[in-house]
Amino acid sequence: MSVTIKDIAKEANVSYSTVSKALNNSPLVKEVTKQKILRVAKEMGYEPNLAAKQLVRKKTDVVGLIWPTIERIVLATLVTNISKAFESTRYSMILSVDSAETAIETFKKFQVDGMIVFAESENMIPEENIPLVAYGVSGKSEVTYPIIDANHEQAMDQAVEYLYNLGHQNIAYVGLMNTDDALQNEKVEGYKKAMRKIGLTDQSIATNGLDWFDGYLAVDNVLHIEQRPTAIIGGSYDISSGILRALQEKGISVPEDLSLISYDNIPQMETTEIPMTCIGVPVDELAEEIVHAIIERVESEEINVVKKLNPTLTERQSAGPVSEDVTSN
Amino acid sequence: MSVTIKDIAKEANVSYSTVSKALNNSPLVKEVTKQKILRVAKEMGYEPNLAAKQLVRKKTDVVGLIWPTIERIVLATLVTNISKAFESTRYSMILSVDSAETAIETFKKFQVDGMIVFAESENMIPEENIPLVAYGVSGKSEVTYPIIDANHEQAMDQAVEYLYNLGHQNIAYVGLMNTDDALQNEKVEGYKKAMRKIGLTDQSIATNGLDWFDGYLAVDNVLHIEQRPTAIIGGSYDISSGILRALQEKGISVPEDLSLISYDNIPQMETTEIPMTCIGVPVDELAEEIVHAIIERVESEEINVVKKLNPTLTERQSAGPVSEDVTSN
DNA sequence: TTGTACGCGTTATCAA
DNA sequence: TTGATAACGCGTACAA
Repeated sequence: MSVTIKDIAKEANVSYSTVSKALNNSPLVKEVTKQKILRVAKEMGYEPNLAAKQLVRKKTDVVGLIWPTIERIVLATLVTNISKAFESTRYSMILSVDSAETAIETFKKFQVDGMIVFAESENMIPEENIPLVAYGVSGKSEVTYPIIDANHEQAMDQAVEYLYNLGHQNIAYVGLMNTDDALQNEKVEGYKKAMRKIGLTDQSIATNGLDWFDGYLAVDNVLHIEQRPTAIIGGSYDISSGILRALQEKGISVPEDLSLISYDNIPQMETTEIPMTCIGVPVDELAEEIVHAIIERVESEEINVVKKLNPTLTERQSAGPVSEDVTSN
Repeated sequence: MSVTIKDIAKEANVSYSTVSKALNNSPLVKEVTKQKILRVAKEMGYEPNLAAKQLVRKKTDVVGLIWPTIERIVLATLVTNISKAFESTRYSMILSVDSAETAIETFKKFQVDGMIVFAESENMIPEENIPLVAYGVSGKSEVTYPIIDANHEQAMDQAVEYLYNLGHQNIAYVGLMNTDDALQNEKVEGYKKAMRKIGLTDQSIATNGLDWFDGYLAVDNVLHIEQRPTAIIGGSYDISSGILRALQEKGISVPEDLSLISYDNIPQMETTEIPMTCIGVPVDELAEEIVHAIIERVESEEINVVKKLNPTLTERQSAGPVSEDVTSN
């Protein structure tokens, strides 16, 4: 059987309520005794019993994360980062890969203090009175829970401007569009708006999906645009990877012949065939914000409805100044 | 505040200990009262308090799954399936995407009854006395916990034989080899052994990694083997996807010009460019076995050390009879 | 500053 | 067949 505060009390010659106070760093116990108790506790290998604590505290210090679609790598990275971000807090995170419905079932059993959901699982049960924070859906106007979102428009603006300052005039965007995926739509719209603002013409190319292969296939279309682009903005990590691959195969040098900026800002951008310059809110930052938001929400009933995060452009090797002789092609 | 058994007791005019019995389907309570209590409980929206239960039962009915490497799609699918498999049991699963070390930390806090680990995280702390089941490492001989593994050798045997019966004599294997990844090595060895048995010559091609791109690149090497293969066995889903892509680009028809069988048996094989014939233990089956094993382990201290699962060959469209005129190339 | 005693929601043991 | 009641490990008023 594992050691309890009573065992510690006996060992330290104090009552167990004193032990409890000491363990919780209460000011109601003399420093000397506190130290002594802490030492004894460590010696005996004491581990607090969560269940007992929870029973009296009515709080678990646990938040649940629903992650029903395991596929996309960017989300995987985000989840890992969120998990890591929780480590420096008093909270633990449990992860569910089930449907929102059964996930919530589980979370209720564990009596989580709050939960994080991704945009995709909007078929969540909002009637639940569990504090909630969502990532990636700023579309709806009438929401009752905080939403963390990246400022996609600003991201596109930065990317376009960055390329423009490098001398690029023909900038294509490759990504999924015209679906009911609000996030993807925001990206294209942001791109179009940014182009319009500077006075450049829209050169967006739609993909069929979000996989690398979709990016791979789109390159042919890009190269057949009348005013051949000297730069491409890829709509996601996977898509950009596919684009990069296709360019390599066609013998088009990046960034000499053609520049590429990828959406999403994750460490993996560093390790593609050619390290990719990218735009987006850095995942670690994103994770911090999400974790912060749910804790805030749990601890103080406040609802700061929508928070738009500012993206960062991370310079690497896939984007450079436009080359003079590229039009000869 | 949520409703407790005491609330139910009051409402149903019985003592709360009777309610407890009824809720646990004890035979010590008359059927009529049981039904009544169950009805009242449902009406009041009763949800049992796990913490309280756990406090007295010394058991959580929760098992933890350590999943430190989120990337590989096959594992993602397996995790999802394991999660699903738990739904039909009395157990819940919690998932950790942290390092084995911090994952175990968390699991201890939650006081899980057992845990599942994947081969990769062999830096786990075996000194813990938490029941453990591992997936995918049958290499080591002296283990103290159950191991679930696929019979890789038999899988390769089946694949080779299947192709051989289709008339193929030159069968290449494309996969990672000569690393310290025991699982990958077992696959190649299985292939070689199977080829030797039938009297065919080894045509294995090593990749640099396990990504689709590694498979993609390997195809060139395959096509330059002296006795040009009429069939390829891809070492994993990702690798095979890359192979398939490369073949398409080169205008090589599958399966008319060249047959392809992929290792791993997951539903996604159905939705590749050309539905892939594959070999391996079906994930759902694998998941069931793993879940069964850990529960067994938790409930009856027994340790049935290693369990090798038999693979299944699932026929789809990527493999067919050898064509006569292929040697003309 | 420390100790006593009660309660959190359940299960389990014993009496009734 | 049912009902009291004692744990389970901990936090916390309240008393000392």
